[in-house]
Amino acid sequence: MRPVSGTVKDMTESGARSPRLLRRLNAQTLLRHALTTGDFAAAEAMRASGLSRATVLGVCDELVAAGWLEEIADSRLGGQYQRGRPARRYRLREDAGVLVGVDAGESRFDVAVADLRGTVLAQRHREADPGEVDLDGRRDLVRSLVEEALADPAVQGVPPLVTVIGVPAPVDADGASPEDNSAFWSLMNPGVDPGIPGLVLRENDANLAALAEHARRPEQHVATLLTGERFGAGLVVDGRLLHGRRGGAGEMRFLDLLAADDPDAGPSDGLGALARRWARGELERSAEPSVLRDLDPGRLDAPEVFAAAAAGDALAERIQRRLGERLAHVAVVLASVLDVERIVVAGGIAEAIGPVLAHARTVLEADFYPPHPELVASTLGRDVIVQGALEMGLRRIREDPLALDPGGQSVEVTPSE
Amino acid sequence: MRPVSGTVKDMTESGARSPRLLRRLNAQTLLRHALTTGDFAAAEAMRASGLSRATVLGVCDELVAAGWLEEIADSRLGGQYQRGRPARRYRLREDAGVLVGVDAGESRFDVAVADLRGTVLAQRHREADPGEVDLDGRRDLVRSLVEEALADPAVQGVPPLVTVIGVPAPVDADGASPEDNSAFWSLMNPGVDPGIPGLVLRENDANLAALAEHARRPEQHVATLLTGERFGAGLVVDGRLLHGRRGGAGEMRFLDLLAADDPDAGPSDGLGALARRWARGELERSAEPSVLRDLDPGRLDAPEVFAAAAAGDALAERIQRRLGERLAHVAVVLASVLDVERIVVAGGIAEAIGPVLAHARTVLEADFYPPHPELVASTLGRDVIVQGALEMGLRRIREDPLALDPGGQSVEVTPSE
DNA sequence: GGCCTAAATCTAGGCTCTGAATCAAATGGT
DNA sequence: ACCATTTGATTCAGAGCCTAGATTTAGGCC
Repeated sequence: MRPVSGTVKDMTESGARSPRLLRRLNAQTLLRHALTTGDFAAAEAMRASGLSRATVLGVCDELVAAGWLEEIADSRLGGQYQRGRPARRYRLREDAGVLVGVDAGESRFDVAVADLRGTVLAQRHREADPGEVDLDGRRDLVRSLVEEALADPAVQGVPPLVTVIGVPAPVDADGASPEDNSAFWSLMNPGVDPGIPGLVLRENDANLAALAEHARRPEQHVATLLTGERFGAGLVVDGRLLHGRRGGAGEMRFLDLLAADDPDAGPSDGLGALARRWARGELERSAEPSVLRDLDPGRLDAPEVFAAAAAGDALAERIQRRLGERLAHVAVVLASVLDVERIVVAGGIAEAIGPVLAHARTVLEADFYPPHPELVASTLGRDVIVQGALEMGLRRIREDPLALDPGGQSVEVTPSE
Repeated sequence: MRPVSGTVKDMTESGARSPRLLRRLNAQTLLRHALTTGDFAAAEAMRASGLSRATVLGVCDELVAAGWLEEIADSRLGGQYQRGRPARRYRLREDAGVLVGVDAGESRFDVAVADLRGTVLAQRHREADPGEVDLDGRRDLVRSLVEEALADPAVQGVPPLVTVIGVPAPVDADGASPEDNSAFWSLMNPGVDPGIPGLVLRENDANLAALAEHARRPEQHVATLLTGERFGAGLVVDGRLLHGRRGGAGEMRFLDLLAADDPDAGPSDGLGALARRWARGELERSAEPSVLRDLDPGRLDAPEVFAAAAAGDALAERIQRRLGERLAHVAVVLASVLDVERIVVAGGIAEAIGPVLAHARTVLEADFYPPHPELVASTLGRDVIVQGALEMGLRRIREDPLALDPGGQSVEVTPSE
């Protein structure tokens, strides 16, 4: 099957018609069904699509020829009733393609390869000193890590259809990041294809985290705070990820307003950074006794503060409360501007954030009118960005699968005609 | 033509097929073209749709039979070239239907009737004492005002296809408003069809203002602050109006955070209300001389304050600066959470808001990092909500015109089959 | 009236879908 | 082993819709 150029969406919107428009719509419907369910019999597809048997089988034949589906000989599986002629069953081909999700953090690099259903097949991780790796170095690092993950035996050499790279910088609709003074963003987002085959997309890391959290409760409106050293939010409202003009939706510059009086806190500081800086600041400025004084100040970090607070240390408890207060304020802003019902704290710090969330809830209830957003910690751990990247790849594929060529099956388009 | 139930979108998304799906898609394309251009020749539609002449004419015949289009005898108009057989031209029927936009404010009621191109044909206005009109009273008032406007000779008895009612309350996807303690919202949004024929939709007034402003610069991301006595924002990000869980997106409850220390200001106070309350508060608490003292305190309002400031009154100038500061803070929050590039101040106060905007820009540049959002006053005046309501109606019609029955042509569906 | 041009109309042909009729493959009972 | 039953696949006629090309038509111009 020669791929038809352009997407169905393009065609219906521009109004340009192709003789195969209807066929294409039907193929898309059935392929989406396959992407969701994995395998199916014709009768099931007839019910789901409203098409006649003849049409379903015809379309499936084409999808088989195109490399998307395969017919499974072992029909009548799953212990359904056993009478009558066995149904023909079709299945998404395992070797049609894989998805790659990348978390290209400031110092942590994570890659996961998943099949078209979203099941993770292989993972790779690497750390790099941010000061030592330049723009090309980061690009090479991502490419080599992806290549390694794709070479994993579990991937079986299946080529990637879509690769999504999460970067700690705003990303606009074209995949580019705005200029910033420090050139940090352009360092984080090279903005050029790193030589990975297939479709390569870039997206802000907090946005990917938001997609991962949204996938767990697709009906909810949710803000996902990716925090640790930095603070960024991914916003899913009315079922869509918000980007804004320069991809900067979810930036926390407004924290300037709340933190203007705070010598230790900047607007882009995450809860982890704040815990450390507030603790150091208080220890320096007062002589108040605290178990934190026994620790190496260079290693003083959020987990130590939380542990000390749990042990009853007054100074640490105070810092924990300040963190909760700040989080509550962020929650109020997001909930009132966007009417999100759920706010998820994600990132490395999420595991330990429980007590801070608890205090933030108290602040919400004491100081602000309801309705209050639900404040929860992400359960996806450090994988949240990679998971979100895979989710974005899945969405992209489901949206318009026929725009992509399934693995190895891509046919050269003859220049003539 | 018997109307087909359901929308094309439904069908393509659910996968259910009708034998007329393709025809319907084409009809939709051509009808959208007609809604945008008004009248057109077949050749033009062929270019725009990519369809063959035979198809275009066939579809147009059906649209004529359905009551959407009419063929104009006077073809070859507009002074185009005169050679060859004259083209058949089609035009949107003036009597296919009208749009109704309603601003059902707390005390002001405005109605505009427009044709399908958005040209306003008739308007009506009425004031009502909010304390005297209950829920049924408001509903009746809206209905009678709409009926009056529809009875205007300029409307020529054309029936309304879509009526959009703007209310000062959050409105969720189903047209309902959440419960609130004061029952103010449910008073403002009766939530039941007021007996107006055709499709009746409800939407938050600030959201409608945002649609009106967005229509002027469709490519921009924009927040529209509807202010005066109250403060509400309509947010258009990534080309879409945001609603959130309960339709509460754009609520300004976060102003609690900024105004917590201010005895005179509440979070839902608009710039008009603030100007008055701050002025009264300052006049009471100090003996500072001011021309505002000469005015009747009961009538002291934003325009008087701005006029006094323009005349050099120090107290009034201070209040104007405080207003600008508050506005700047709101702008920072919206710009950083949503990355909107433009913030429009709309509502009755917009005409006089210039000096406040000027100071707000100064504050933005002095206290916050760029990029700064563009701060402008709406030029649509008090009509902004009605305009937005018409815009929403237009969007709805363009989105799926075939879901509506053009004026008077609606055919009863026989119960059989 | 005859010519020119551009559009409408007519005609043939090809896709694609549906639905009915027919065929095929499995099971279970005898 | 054989056959009835059940369920799905296959085939085929028919209809809807689109395109492309040939033909006709409408109006202006000479």
